[in-house]
Amino acid sequence: MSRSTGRRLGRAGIRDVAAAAGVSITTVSDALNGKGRLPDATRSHVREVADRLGYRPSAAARTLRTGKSGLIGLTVTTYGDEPFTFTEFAYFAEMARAATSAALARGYALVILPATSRHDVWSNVALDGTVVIDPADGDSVVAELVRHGIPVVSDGRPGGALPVTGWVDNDHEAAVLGLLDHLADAGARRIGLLTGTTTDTYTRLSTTAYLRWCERVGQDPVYESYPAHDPCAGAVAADRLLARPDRPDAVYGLFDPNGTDLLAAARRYGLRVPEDLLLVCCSESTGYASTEPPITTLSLKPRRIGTAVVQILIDAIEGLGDGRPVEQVIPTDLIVRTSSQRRSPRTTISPPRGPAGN
Amino acid sequence: MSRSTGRRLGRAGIRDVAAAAGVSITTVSDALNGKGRLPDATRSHVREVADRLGYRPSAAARTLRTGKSGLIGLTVTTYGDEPFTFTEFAYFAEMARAATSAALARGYALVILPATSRHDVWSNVALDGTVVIDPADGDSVVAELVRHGIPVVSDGRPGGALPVTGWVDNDHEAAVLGLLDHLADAGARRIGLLTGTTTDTYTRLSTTAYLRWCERVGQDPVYESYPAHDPCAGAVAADRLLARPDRPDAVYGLFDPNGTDLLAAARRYGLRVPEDLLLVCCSESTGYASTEPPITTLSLKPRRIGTAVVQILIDAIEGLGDGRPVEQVIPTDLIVRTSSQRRSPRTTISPPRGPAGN
DNA sequence: CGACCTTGCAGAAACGTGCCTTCTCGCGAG
DNA sequence: CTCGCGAGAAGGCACGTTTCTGCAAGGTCG
Repeated sequence: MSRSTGRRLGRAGIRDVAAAAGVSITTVSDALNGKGRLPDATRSHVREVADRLGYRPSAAARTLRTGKSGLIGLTVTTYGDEPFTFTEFAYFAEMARAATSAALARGYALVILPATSRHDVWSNVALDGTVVIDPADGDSVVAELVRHGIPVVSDGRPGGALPVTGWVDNDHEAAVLGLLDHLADAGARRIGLLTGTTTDTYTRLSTTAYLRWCERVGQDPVYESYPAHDPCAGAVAADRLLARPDRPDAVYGLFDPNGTDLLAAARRYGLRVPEDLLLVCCSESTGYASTEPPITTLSLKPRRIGTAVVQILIDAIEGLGDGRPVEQVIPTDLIVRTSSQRRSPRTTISPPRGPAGN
Repeated sequence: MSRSTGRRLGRAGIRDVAAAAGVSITTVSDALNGKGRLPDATRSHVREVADRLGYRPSAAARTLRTGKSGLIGLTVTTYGDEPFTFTEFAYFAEMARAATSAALARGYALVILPATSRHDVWSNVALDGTVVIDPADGDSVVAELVRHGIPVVSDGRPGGALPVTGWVDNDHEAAVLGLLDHLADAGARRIGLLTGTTTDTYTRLSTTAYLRWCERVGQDPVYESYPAHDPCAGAVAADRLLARPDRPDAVYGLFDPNGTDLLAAARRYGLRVPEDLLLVCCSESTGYASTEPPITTLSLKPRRIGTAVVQILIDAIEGLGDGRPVEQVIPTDLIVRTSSQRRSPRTTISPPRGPAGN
């Protein structure tokens, strides 16, 4: 039986289009891709025939031939294995959303991949590049990708001198120092920290900045650590922090849920916010605008980061930049709300809260 | 020059492994894929050589040959075009997360795709199947996918008699009826609805269920609609609803942010929750446990839905089910909190709230 | 002892593109 | 009349797998 005539099953291929249009395969390819030298008449004719047959080029064949798949990997490595933290922290959701939009705008799609280096999944998808969120020190997934020559851009400075294509990050140190100054200005005498046990650069840099600030102003550090991926542990750690004999009169929580955790803990101990306890946490959740009281948050601008990461990565894939690693710092944004407002001097003796509307 | 010896650039191919191991290409392929009849000695030898060379099979070539890519598309079509609502509603984040986990567990990866049928992206990726969240009536993206023979499983019943591979949904009608009964039991006399202007089945079914309930109990419907993808419009609609002359004494909001929107609107009008206004909204956000007061929510169990959708889709891809469409209904969960608690009969005249702890 | 089966492996044909090379044809200049 | 030239289009290889088919050697059985 003839190959070219009888499509036994499946979609139409470029051969069928060529046959139907009465031209060669080369002509079809050139016509559809805008290459070669063809009169407009031929071009439009081929396009029309292709449309009529419902022709869609095979992505697999094109990828095999060109070496470009148009796919970008997206992975979160730090916080545990199986269940991604996409939903846990609004940061990841925002960042992923921005990254997805930016990628699509340039014709790429994002593939969500596991933190663990499961060969059966990672090697089954042809990636042009990968975005890694919060890589750990000397991250093995990153190392393997780099070894195979796949461009990697990370959200957060990669530790362990990994030769990535680039990274985007906030100036966490400056952010924490500024935030602690803000709390001190608001009257805090002893500022506590709720931090994580993980080794990602965000946690590390923020914590050391806190310690340095303490040293500078001569305050003893007061902090509790917990595994950030475990929401229950966060509540427990918040409780521990407020139960200490050297209880702080202001707390900064590094992770998104810390705000509500600390607020709940404060209620349990009968502490009023902000009268007895000033509160700030790092979060992108708009919910903190409507808690009781509203909580001051530090925004890391995940949308800008997600966009920047993808732009850098695609530039590298398409060979637009020079070969050198791109490093980009995004400013943070402290959104001041009631929970960290300066105690008004007149309210030395704080009465029970008045009824309803403030 | 000889092809087989000089790897000019790029990674090692199966040919190189064959040459280095002193066997044929066939043997390498069989050894690595556990096929053919080979003694264990040969198998392990080939594996070792492959490891030594850092061999990774080309996903593109394998896809081209086998016709399976191991990729599943994930798309949200309803709520506008560009910026996905992944983050806006906790529902999507949860559902996507569950779907991702389920897919990875079975060796598939998820590709995030735009709602619009941008050819340059959709046709550039070889999909084994697609998950569509909340397809609109006669959704064009779904129609095109089905036309090309790609399995499609949707979250939400597809309208317009689209011949999809299957769908998973809640019994929205039962959920709404039960919830309205709950509000009526708590003393509501006139229940209002905050709904959307979109044509997805969730909005449509929920709204008609509300209208039917009103008819049954003989209440005039009181509702406001707004485009669900616009958060500001939601706040405005909430305000409109409470500003009406026939102001309801209980409201159900169909969308995630409605809870806080309604709460804020209630404050503006000096309405106490739940004394003057009972509140329920459909949300997966845990934040509603710690608002003031905590708000009763209807959970659609997105995790179970995401998992089910992926299982059905992969079963269809791998030819495990019979050919018939699979339809699966997931029960909902009404999480009752203070905002819809029965008014205690004794508190006819409600005093200003007491200080602090309840 | 020959027919037949089993084991262990190799050859080579696809899969559907993209692109490099070549071929043909018409036309104007020498 | 011939030669060069450029536009237009076709031929065919390569991308890296999977897998169908086949082939030789050795063992078994009537």
